[in-house]
Amino acid sequence: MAPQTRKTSFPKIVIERETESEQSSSEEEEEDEELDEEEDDGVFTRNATEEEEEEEEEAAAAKSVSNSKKMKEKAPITISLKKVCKVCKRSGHQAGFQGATYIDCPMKPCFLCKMPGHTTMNCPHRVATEYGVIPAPQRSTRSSVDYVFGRQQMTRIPKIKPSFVIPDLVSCAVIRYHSRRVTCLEFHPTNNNILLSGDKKGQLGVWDYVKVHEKTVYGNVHSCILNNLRFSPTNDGTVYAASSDGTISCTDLETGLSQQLMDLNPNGWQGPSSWRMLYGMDVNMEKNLVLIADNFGFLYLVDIRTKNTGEGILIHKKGSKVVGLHCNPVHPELLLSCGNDHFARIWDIRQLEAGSSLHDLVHRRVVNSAYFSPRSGTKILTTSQDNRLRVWDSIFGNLDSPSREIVHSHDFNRHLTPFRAEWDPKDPFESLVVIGRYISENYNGIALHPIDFIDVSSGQLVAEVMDPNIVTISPVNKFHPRDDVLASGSSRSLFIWKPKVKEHQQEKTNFIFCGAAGKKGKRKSGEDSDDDDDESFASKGKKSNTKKPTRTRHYNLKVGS
DNA sequence: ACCTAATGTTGCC
DNA sequence: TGGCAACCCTTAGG
Repeated sequence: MAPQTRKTSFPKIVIERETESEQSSSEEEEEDEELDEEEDDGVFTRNATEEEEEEEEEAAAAKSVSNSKKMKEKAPITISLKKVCKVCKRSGHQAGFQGATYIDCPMKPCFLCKMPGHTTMNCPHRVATEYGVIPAPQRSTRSSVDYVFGRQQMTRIPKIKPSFVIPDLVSCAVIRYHSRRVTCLEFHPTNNNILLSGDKKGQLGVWDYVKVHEKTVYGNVHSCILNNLRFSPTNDGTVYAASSDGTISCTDLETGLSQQLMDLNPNGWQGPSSWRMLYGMDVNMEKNLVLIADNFGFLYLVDIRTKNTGEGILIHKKGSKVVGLHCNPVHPELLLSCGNDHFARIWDIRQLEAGSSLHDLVHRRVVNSAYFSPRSGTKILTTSQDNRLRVWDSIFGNLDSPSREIVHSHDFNRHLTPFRAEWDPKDPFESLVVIGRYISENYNGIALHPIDFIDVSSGQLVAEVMDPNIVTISPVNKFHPRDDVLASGSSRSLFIWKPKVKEHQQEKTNFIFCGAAGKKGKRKSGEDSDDDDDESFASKGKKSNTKKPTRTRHYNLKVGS
């Protein structure tokens, strides 16, 4: 497949000048600059040093100011855009896609590991996610039961790979009923085929992904972004949702009837400095509490039965957003919080007050999520905007520094829901984690953003899931609590990935994926034309059967190659 | 195939 | 603390 450049030509542009306008927009200024440069375009063949180029640009910019005054009355003009790197705005190189391969700007630090001196193209962390990671010692913090279980498994399988982690075939169901990007996902605690989803608009989706067309969207629960979903520990027919509208809702999944458990903005909009938004949320079954945190650094404990809300407790930097809360699954008194003050913190909820955290886990950037491990509750996994996953192997051990840091591409982007690495609750070793990948990979000529399965005890990329039809980034992912199923939220769509029944044994080094999950065809513009947007499991996908033969692609695992 | 709107948050000064 | 610029791999729709 011949590589193609996205921009094949740099067009001549005609600018109609506003004769009266005093102000010059930034675009115009840039164009002025380009205009000046055009003059020496023909002789711009020497190898200018960096500084020379900078001087030249400054001079051009200075000239452009006077020119824009002089030429205010002139109209229209024709200019040509010279090839300039869109990242650093310098000439001589270009960043961007060439075909399905993204070329980094060489003037910037590596987009993956953030270190200077190389680009993602030759970043060692891109070659192998385990680069620089010292694997956990085998003794680790496993209980004796897990150890025995592990030994049994070890005789058969050399590595920690639950059966579906490297599926021979994966089928996918896709649905799109959200009108804005998906922000959170939650599997039903008892009903195996129900997936809940929240979106940026505040809508709550309920989807039975086996009966693909059974779906409901509750649009009147919240008025803006739904940040977290959690089932009631006592009634699995009701779900709590935390929203940036400042309320916690308690919704009956059957009826869609919703009650308010809390409202932090009872007096309505009084300006942005007082409007409170709710982010991190978790439920503590033992104490019958909903724990909720806001965008000013405060935590609230809400009694589920009495709806009694205590005083807010400052648990993160004043005025900072607390994006994640997690109650320890084994030790009910332990709470983990994280926020955009670059900290994750461990608390004892019996003695909560500002500054009384048991431990502060420092990060270099915002912490998108922090979770205790799902079975033993002794490990901690965090996702930080510095493109690193961090693992602490034991909350009872030394917490001064993480046990491992795994470089992984999950940058912040204003258009994307922040990435959160999620544990596999079924993994007895508590080492399998799923997280979507930001940077793309060229898969047979298509730029795709896979969903990564990472063994956090070694840092190894165990598997990557992608579909040639799904070209969007999948920042939201959740393992099913019991089944070999993964749910993903990608833009406004939801995906269910599950292994197909094996027809024949495949080679272990190949990850084979059966595509045809998404639709590439044109969609109707109406966002609510729902049934048309559904697609059943790939094996039933009509599109792929009628128009083209079912696409089956073989992808080599990108591990250690 | 190209263009553009929608969209906030982070980090730095 | 407030203000402000930057933000590189977005996505959908026209």
